[in-house]
Amino acid sequence: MRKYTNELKPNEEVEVAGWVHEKRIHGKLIFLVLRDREGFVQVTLSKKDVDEETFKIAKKISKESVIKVIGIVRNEPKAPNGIEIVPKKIIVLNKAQTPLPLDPTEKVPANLDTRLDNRFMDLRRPRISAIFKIRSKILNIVREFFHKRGFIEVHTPRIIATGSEGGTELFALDYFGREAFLSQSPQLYKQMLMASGLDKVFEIATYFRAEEHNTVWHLNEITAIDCEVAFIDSHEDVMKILEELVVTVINRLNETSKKELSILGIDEIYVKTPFPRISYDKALEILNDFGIKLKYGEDLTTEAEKKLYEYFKQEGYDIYFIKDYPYITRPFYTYFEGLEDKQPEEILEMLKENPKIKTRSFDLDYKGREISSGSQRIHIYNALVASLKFKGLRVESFKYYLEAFKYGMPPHGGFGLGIERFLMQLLDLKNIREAVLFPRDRNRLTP
RNA sequence: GUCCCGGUGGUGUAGCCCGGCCUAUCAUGCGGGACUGUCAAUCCCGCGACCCGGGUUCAAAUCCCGGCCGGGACGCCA
Repeated sequence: MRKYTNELKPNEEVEVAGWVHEKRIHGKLIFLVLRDREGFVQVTLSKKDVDEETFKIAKKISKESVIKVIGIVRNEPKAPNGIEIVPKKIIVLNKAQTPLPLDPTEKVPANLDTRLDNRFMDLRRPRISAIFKIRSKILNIVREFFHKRGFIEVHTPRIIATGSEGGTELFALDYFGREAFLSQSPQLYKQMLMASGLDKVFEIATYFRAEEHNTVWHLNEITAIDCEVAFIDSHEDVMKILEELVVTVINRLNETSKKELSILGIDEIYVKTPFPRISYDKALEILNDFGIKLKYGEDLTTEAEKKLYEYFKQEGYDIYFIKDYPYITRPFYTYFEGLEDKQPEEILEMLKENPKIKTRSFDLDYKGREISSGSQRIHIYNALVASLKFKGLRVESFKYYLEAFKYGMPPHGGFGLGIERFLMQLLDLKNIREAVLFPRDRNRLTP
């Protein structure tokens, strides 16, 4: 049976397989460093204790070729991990061409673009694969978290007829002669499920955004963790779940991903709880003290978000909530105060009079960048219709969605958390593309 | 989408401002050779590059224009 390099014990005969990471030839002595998913092991060939054929294979083999080694593990203080393999047989499973498109040993750095063009090889670097091992672990922790709390995992459609918030940022496609779009959020569907009695749902899925942004912080294909809960009292209930989720992920990573974190130079991910919660109004005050003047009703700028992080950092916080945003900065489905028991015209009138009315909404910022946003949603049909109208959206396009609000929709709310953004802030990655195996951005469609 | 910066061997770079001595630097890599304890092995020999198109000039890697591609900032968002 094949073993990984971290499972080897002295004095046993083993079979290991992997890539030739390094080759050092000293005349009658050759060292091969074999790399597999879990680490490295040195294969030592002394001309006097291996047969000529094996020695010749080792001497000829090109770097990054795939080999299988059968041999005896022995203790050797002079070997990198204190052990080495003396091979009985080396089988070349597939040899690698030369030269290599980049250097997996990281002696010579490579630009991100070169790395992404040759992502399969970039991922051979332990530092890079560690990111994706952590990503996988996060998804596992998240699923466990939600299941433990009675959430049901769902999948909503990727192909949709209308956008959830407008039309501009959608990728259009041809659906048997009809226009359709790729989903940019599960928003409308997860809300409809609140009328289904499933009660608490979550979804981990990929979404598509056709924005032509070009930053280290945006992708055109993203993966998000979404949740929606019925029978909440306010957005505070949702914030509580989100906070618990984030804290659970961080704590469990610290426990279970020590090896990967240390490869990335992280001793322990730090999180101070409880997460502070400040209102939009309070954020504006703080920013004013920092000399950043924002108009009431304006969303926080990048500069403002950075300053706010400086403020919280002084208090020792990396993660914090900003809540109760004014209505005009938020999507149409966001709950605002005073919307109950009114006719659509009355509500529309109310919004027109005060478009900066407080909503039950929040963003979660991590090290100065937004990783999640959520809210209590409007569950009252009349208010939803008024809100759509106020935002200039066509009520008919939302017919199928609005139906769900007519026959018993409980109060509800939820959030969306961007996995790539979370991972990026968690691991201090400089570019969000580092957090995706094969990123899709404005110019990149391959590999 | 707007603005700023960039594109040199397989990879990462020096040279560009101030055009000529660039037959282009250094490292790594690759090919060959020497070497029995390396761990970025060492030593010797060799290989390999100026993004594309146009212009200026006696002369362009170097200056100008356009394109494509890349890096970053902003807007917007997860």
